[in-house]
Amino acid sequence: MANVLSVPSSEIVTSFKALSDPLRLQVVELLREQELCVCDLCDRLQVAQSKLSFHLKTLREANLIRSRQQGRWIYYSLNLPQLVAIEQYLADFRRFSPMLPARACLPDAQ
Amino acid sequence: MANVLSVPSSEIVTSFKALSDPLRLQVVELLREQELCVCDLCDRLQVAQSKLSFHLKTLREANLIRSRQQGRWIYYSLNLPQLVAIEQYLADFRRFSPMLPARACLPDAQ
DNA sequence: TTGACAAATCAACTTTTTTTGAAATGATGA
DNA sequence: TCATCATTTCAAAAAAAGTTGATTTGTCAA
Repeated sequence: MANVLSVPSSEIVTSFKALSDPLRLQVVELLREQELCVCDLCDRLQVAQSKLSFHLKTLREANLIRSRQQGRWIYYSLNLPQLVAIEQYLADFRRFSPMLPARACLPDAQ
Repeated sequence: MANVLSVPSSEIVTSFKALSDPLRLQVVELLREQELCVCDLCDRLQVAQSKLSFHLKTLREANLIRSRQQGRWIYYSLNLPQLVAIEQYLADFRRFSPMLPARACLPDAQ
């Protein structure tokens, strides 16, 4: 056997990784309501600013959030298209998974 | 401000974490086609068996795959309902994100 | 200019996750 | 029972991710 595999898109993996932390998921849930600046997020999440900055960077690099500067503040917002992309990735499993009967794994079968 | 937040369900976080590794995502994609035993997965992914075992455990604990024993072999298959659960979690973002105008973050506003 | 403020960056450190090879477990068939 | 095979478990090492407090960058208003 040992046939070549499609390696999953690293963009998908990166997004899953970004979403796999409770604090980052809280950020995403807060941004779902509205665009917020870092000071707001710090305040609501009760977390040190450099720590938040680290996690915001992770989310931004995964393309899940966007930032824009206005004066001294930097506002973050959800990047919905990327969330939709992951949703679609998962939806394809539901839609196109045949669920065949078990593969026979006997030494002589094959 | 600093109001109390809903902490994201740890089941969701655990699932995202389980999906955030390229090898584990490859496993999931292979199982999408059909139930497979560990030796098959080892062969197709060209990966050491104890390493695969570690990742299978991660996926199983996240409830994303299931195992059943048949003779000497252990067959793994997708647990589609959990994938659907994550898909739904993401779908809610698309459906219920109001995308209000920016929060004004001036010292005097509020 | 200067001082104050928002946010990012950095380096040192801690914690968590992953990898590796060896040993243990458990089912099977001789 | 015994040897074999499939798989898991384990402990040690390596790698990656997260935390912390201090420093830097950049904007604004006085």
